[in-house]
Order: sequence, then C-alpha cells, then structure tokens
Amino acid sequence: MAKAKSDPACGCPVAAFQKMISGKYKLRIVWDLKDGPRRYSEIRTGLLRGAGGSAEIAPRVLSRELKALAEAGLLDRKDFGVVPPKVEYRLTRKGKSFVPVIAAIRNWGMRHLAPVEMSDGMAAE
Amino acid sequence: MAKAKSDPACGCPVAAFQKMISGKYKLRIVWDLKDGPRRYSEIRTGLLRGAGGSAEIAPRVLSRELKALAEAGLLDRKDFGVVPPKVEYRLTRKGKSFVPVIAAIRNWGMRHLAPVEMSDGMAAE
DNA sequence: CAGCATCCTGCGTGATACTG
DNA sequence: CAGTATCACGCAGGATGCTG
Repeated sequence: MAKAKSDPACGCPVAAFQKMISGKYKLRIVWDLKDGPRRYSEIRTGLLRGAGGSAEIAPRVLSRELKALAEAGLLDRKDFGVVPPKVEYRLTRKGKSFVPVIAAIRNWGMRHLAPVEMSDGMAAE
Repeated sequence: MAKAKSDPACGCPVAAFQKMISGKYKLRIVWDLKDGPRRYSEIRTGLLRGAGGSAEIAPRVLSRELKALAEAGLLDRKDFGVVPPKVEYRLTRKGKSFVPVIAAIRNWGMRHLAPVEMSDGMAAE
C-alpha cells in the first residue's frame, strides 16, 4: 500500500469511503456523536463499551481518528480554551448526513452477523 | 493488541462490519459480483479499474479476501475442477442482502467525497 | 482534562516466483 | 488459469510517560 500518490478517491466512492473510515473507532465515533456534542473523555469512555475487555484506548489513537474525521469534514472540534481543558466534538452537516449510512450498516449487521446481544447503543432509534 | 479473545462482534454490529470488510477490495468485490458470477481473473481485472496506477493486485491478497468473504458467508466459491482451472464466485443470499448497504455507501460517497467522475459501475441503480 | 512524544509489535499488503 | 509460498515493509494501534 502506501502508494498514496494519486488516489484521493481512486475514482471509486467505495474506496474513498474505506479510506475515510479506516480506523477501528471512526464509525463508532460518528455514531456516538449523532445524539449531540461530546467531550473527549466521553467519547473515549463510550468507546469502551464493547471494547472487549482490552485496556483503555490509547489517546494517541483516539486523537488521530478525531483529527482525521475533522479533516474529512465529518466533525467539528470546539475548543473552549479554558483552564481545565474542555473540548467538544460535534457532527458537521456532512457528518450528520453520514449517520443514516451507519444506521444501514448497523441494521444489516444486527441481522446478519450478530451474535449481538443488544448491549450496544441500539436503544437510540 | 491481539487481544482477539472475545470479540467475534464486540457486541457491536459496526465493529463486526468493519472486521468483515477489512481489506481494501472486499467491498468492491461484493459490488462487482452483484451483477452475477465472475471468475477469478475477471474479478482481478475488474478491481484494477480505478486502482490508481499501482501494479496488479497480488494474487495472494485477492485470494485471501475471497476466502475471507466466503467464510463470512457473503459469497460462494464454485470450482469446476477442470483442467484449465475454472472457478466462479457468486454472491450468496447473505451477500446479496449486503449489496444495498454498499449502494448506500456509494451513494453517499458520490455526493460527499467524490472527485468521482462517473467512470465507475454507477449505472447500476 | 485533553492531548502529544516515543517505543514497539503484528498484520495487511505489495512484489516475485513457483505449482497443479 | 487459479492459486500457494516466501520475503519485505509500512502503518495502524497498543502501552507509557509527560505537558499546558
């Protein structure tokens, strides 16, 4: 891989999509944010539901995904610039438009590959 | 990493989905197969559309993805067992049920992250 | 609290060669 | 034609420790 010279989207939306959501948490972050803005730690904590018992998420990783999503234009970073740091992330319009797609994915996933005992955030809709 | 002890689906359909389609070509393979069965080389060739100029796809990679998809129950491998080898891959019912999801993804992708000059297989829906 | 800096590791992926 | 075998590499992602 890593040819990364000329495949902004490869001419294929699917490939572009894959790139955009590459990373274990991206989809779930967006999904978590669909209910409203959240703070860094809230996202982090939320991601642990269903993490399978692994340790905590490395801040480096979460940070990276958040940044990538922001640069992809899916979400917006709001830094309050206060002393005890406070940062909120919220979906942009583009991000919101993406939620239904995730919903479709979740929907399919629950029907077809789910051992899935509903312990997830599925009470949402 | 490599916790891999108990996360068949992490309890999260989205995570399971990500696992299932992890791999650069999986989604596109399924998409390509939506029109009917295809042979190994056809898939390989088809995948090159939009490959961005990289060399050909390593057979090892394609092979692996195909196998994974088969084990995931999305597609079916049909070996004709003839002298000049001939193998066809076709979507299973489950695989077909997944096509609309990809369609949703493509649809969103074309609207939101597409440099996308319609050179793809978009005539589909 | 919200990160960034550093080290380390496994796996996905590419390239090439070989086989039934 | 449809793969498997082998070598090599980069990057995602985990674990710690530190900072503003």
